[in-house]
Amino acid sequence: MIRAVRGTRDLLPPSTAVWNHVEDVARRVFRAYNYQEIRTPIFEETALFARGVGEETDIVSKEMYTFDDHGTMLTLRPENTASVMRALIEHRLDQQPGVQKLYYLGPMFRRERPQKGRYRQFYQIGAEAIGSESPAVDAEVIELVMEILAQAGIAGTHVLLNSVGCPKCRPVFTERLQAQLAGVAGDLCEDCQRRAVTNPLRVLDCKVPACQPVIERLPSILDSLCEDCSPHFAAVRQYLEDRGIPYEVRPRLVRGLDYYRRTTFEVTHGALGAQNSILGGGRYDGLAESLGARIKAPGIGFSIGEDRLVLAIEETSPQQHRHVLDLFLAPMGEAAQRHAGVLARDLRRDGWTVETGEGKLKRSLDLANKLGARFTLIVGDDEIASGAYSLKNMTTGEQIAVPRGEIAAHLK
RNA sequence: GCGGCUGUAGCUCAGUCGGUAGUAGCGCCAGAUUGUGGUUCUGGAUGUCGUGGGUUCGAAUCCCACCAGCCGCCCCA
Repeated sequence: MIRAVRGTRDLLPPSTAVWNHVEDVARRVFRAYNYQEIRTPIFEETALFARGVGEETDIVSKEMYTFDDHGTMLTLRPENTASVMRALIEHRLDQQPGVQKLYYLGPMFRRERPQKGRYRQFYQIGAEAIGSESPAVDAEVIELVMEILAQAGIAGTHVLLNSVGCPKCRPVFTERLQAQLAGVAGDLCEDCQRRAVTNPLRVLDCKVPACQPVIERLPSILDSLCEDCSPHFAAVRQYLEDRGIPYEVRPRLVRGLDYYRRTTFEVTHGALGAQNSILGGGRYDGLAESLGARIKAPGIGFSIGEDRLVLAIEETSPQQHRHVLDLFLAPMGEAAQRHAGVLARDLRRDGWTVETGEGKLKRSLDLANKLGARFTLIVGDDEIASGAYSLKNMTTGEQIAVPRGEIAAHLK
């Protein structure tokens, strides 16, 4: 038999109800913050991600689904920020009034080793606010994403905040760090000895216990921020405190994408094991430029790992988002069947979730019970003749005679 | 990409020393009950033992490879 390919999966009910819940909440919150939806293509020219995300990143160097389309290299999107920026530039949305506040949701693709909460086709809910460098926007974006998490019904999340500086101050810091690491290389784990050369910032985030004493003595990037980045970060923190949003400054938080500048953040959740990061985001003031555009388009955004969010919700509040069946119609006989069909249509038009059965009454009630119907309406010769149906409350077992016009009122 | 663990019914799992698949639990279907579900009782269906190869008289069981899932690493949502 053909099975779903590695790292992809079918999302089935009842889990899809949780997915819908999360997406409904997100759309509602986005609307409140004046964000509008953008839909970009699932695949783009490979060059977009190479330039946007960064040639040397893991994503681009080894995790992309790339194919040759009659001479043009195309790639299934591994993330969406580069695409959104491309669209903004292409359609000159920067000329529109105000900050462009765009949200998206949909599948992304990365060819990584699958694990729980990590899939090759995974889903992200994200947003980008483009057109302002103001730290107030950073704070609003973080507030927005926390609002989505809160309304989605997840507790126990943790905001980690950092600033990774800008092209003015980061290289200075990296150099300092690298110099210092060279002196203590012998005390570091094998991975860190490699990172000290290839990705010195990453050493700061190493979890190996033996490295900790060394790491503690390494400089913090926050002490090296320039005269622009430093007050920006201070302002973001101030705004978050004004709003009562708890956060933890993590000078060692490293982001894997090249386009990040200044503010970076991450939200983690305990129930997720090794893949404990539920969303990540940050500012990317130089992205438009690295895509070759001459326009100025400073921005900040985030993306939620929807698979992980759904997983966390399912593990912390199971059974909260079950599908509801309001009414099961149990017709008895041919005439009743026709009668029930029309009745079902009318009730469905009124917004009720209705299912119809057939065959023996016992079978219908049994099925109604298994489907979790709140009520069952028995439609038989007696009922058609008298004009009053037997409405059975499936929880209490109570059964009453109800005329057609009053059925809906009893379902409330 | 690297390391480890696992793979038997729809699901959870048992299967001893290698002897030809389980009165297992849940679920599903039917009957007890021709207009009353849930409880109970009775009966029934469902298997490429992940896939392929090897060893053996004989493999779910031992060996190899592959596939998939999980855990960890790398990295990240």
